[in-house]
Amino acid sequence: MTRTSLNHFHCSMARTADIIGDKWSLLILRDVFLGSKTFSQFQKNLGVARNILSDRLDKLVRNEILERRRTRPGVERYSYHFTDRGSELVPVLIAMMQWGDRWIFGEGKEPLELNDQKTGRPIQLIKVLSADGKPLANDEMSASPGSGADSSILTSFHGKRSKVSD
Amino acid sequence: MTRTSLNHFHCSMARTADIIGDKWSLLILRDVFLGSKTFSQFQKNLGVARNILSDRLDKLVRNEILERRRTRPGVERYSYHFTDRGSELVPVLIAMMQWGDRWIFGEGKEPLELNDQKTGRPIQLIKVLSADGKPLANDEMSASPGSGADSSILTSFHGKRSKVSD
DNA sequence: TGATTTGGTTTTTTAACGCAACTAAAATAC
DNA sequence: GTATTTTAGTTGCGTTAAAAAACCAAATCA
Repeated sequence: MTRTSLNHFHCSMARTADIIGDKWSLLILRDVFLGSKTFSQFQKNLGVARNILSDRLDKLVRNEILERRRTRPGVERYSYHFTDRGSELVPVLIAMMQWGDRWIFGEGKEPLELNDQKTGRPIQLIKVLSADGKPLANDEMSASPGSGADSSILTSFHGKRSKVSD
Repeated sequence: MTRTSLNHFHCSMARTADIIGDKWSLLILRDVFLGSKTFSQFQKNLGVARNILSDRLDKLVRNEILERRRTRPGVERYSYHFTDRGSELVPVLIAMMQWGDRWIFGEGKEPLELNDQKTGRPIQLIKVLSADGKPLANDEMSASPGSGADSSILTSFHGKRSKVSD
C-alpha cells in the first residue's frame, strides 16, 4: 500500500502540494533559485541523503518543474534548471522566505535579502492584492466556485483518493 | 534514527518548510482559510487519518500558527483559528493555489476563485514586485546576505543538523 | 434509550526516510 | 602512468513516521 496521493483532489492547493509539498523538494527549488545546478551542489548545500535527492530531482523533472540538461555530450554530467512551469513557483518560495524572515528570524535578522538587481533595492513584501491594486486582508476575500468547479467544491474538496506508486 | 530536522538551517525557507512543509499541514491551513474550524470538519474535508490530523493540529498550535479555542466551557469542544503569525501564511497558500490553477487545471478551469469581497472581482495574481511596484522576473533579482546573515550564507546554507523528536 | 457526533488515542501494518557502501566513468594530482 | 578525487548516481538495510482501522468516553440528537 502506497501513501495517500492528493492527485484526485479537485483543488489546486492539494495538487500543488502533492508535487512540491515536502521539505526537500522545497529546499531543492530554493537552491535552484539561488543558483545551484548540479547534484553535488544540492547535496553539499542541503546535506540531504543522496537517494532522497535522486528521488526528488526525478520527481521534479517528471513533473516538469525542473529540466535536466546534459552539460557535456556523451558524458554523465548534468545540470538542473527551472522550466517555465517551475520558475513560476518562485513567488511561493519567496512568500515562504519572507514569512520566515519575519516570524522566525525577526525584523533586521533576515539571513538573506532579495534585491532588485537594477536598483539594488530590496523587493517588496509579497501581498494579496485586489483587482485595483489594494492589499487585501484575509477576511476581505471570499471564495466561489471557479469556472472549472464541480458541484461540491466549497462544502468539501475531498475527492477520490488513490494509491499510486508515483 | 529520527527524521532530519531543518531547525538549524540559517535559512528562512528551510525553517518555514520545517513547520508547514508537508502536505497535510498545508491542506489544513487551506481548509482553515476557507472557513473550516473543527477537527471533524478537517477530517471530513481532507480525508486525513485522524491520528495524523491530531498530530498536525498539535504541531501547528505548538508553532503558534493556529490557536485552539474551547467553544463551550467544561466540554471538549474546540475550534481552530489562525493566529496573526498564521494568517500571514495566506499569501503562501494563495500563491500555491494560483500556480495549480494555472499549471495543473489550466486557464478557465480553476476549481475555486478568490474574490475581493467588496467588489466581487477576482484578486490579482501574486507577483514579486520591485520597490517601485514593477513585477520582477527571476533573473532580475539578486540575493545578498541580510542583516542577520552569518558568513557562509551564499556558498552554503547547510547548517548543523539535528535529530529531534519534534 | 439508543444512535450519532465530537475529539481524540491505540494498535498494527507498510511505505518512506536516512545512512553507508558500492559503481563507473571522467577529471585532476602526483 | 598510476592514484586519488569528483560526479552522478544505485543498492541494501534498519528505523521511523504515515495510513488504516479499531477503540474510547463524554455529550447531544432522535
